[in-house]
Amino acid sequence: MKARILPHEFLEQMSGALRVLGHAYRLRIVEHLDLRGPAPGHQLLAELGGAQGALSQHLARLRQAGVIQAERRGKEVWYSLAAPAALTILNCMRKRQGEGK
Amino acid sequence: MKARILPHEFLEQMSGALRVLGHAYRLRIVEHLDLRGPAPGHQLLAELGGAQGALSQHLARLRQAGVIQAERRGKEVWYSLAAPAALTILNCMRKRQGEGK
DNA sequence: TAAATATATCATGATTTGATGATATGTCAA
DNA sequence: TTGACATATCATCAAATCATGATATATTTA
Repeated sequence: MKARILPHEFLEQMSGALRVLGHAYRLRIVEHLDLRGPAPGHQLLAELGGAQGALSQHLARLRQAGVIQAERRGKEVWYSLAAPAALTILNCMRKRQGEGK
Repeated sequence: MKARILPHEFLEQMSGALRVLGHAYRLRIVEHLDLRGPAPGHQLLAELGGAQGALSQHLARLRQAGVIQAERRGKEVWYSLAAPAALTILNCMRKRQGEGK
């Protein structure tokens, strides 16, 4: 595959997505959804800790960036991964971590 | 490969690196160094445009994050990619772009 | 040494981000 | 309808980021 220069608009989108992932707590959310599958907000809160309002805002940013999906079920809202690209990045990190880099 | 929960300190490092890549101009720098190989600052400036001071500061951030290397040769400073992880992310984006996602 | 080129740094202000605590909204069950 | 639970939003403030223009440093050449 020959790499061509990425279009400006696309680069803007992607840099936005990377910036959203550039936060330890949000990365932790993505990791959790990947390892344990979809989960409601209160479960994420119980496992990851922190303030409820903060979690909600982080989830909102991930949703706006298209990294996760949200679906209300009764009084819960279930979150799940929506962007394969985010997973690719996460797995890239896992590999580096495994190599001790 | 079984994915284990990433250590906190590592997650902090990685989120920092992602945040550094989360800027269109800096992504453009990384892309340029990948496509055309190492280059001195003034060449990057000529091709990418913008203010010289801004370029210098973006290069500094990329260097601090370990994404690029710098080496002085005479009055020039040559920059080159230093982080395979950054390339993996870039290639991941190229693939998505190619798929029109 | 002086000028020219290449790069780095600094000061400033505007904008964004992040954390916190409080409050509002939505949903279900008693 | 009231209360409990789950989630979202708001207000505020501190800190980080970003763009800009000016200035400083380093290196080579005249």
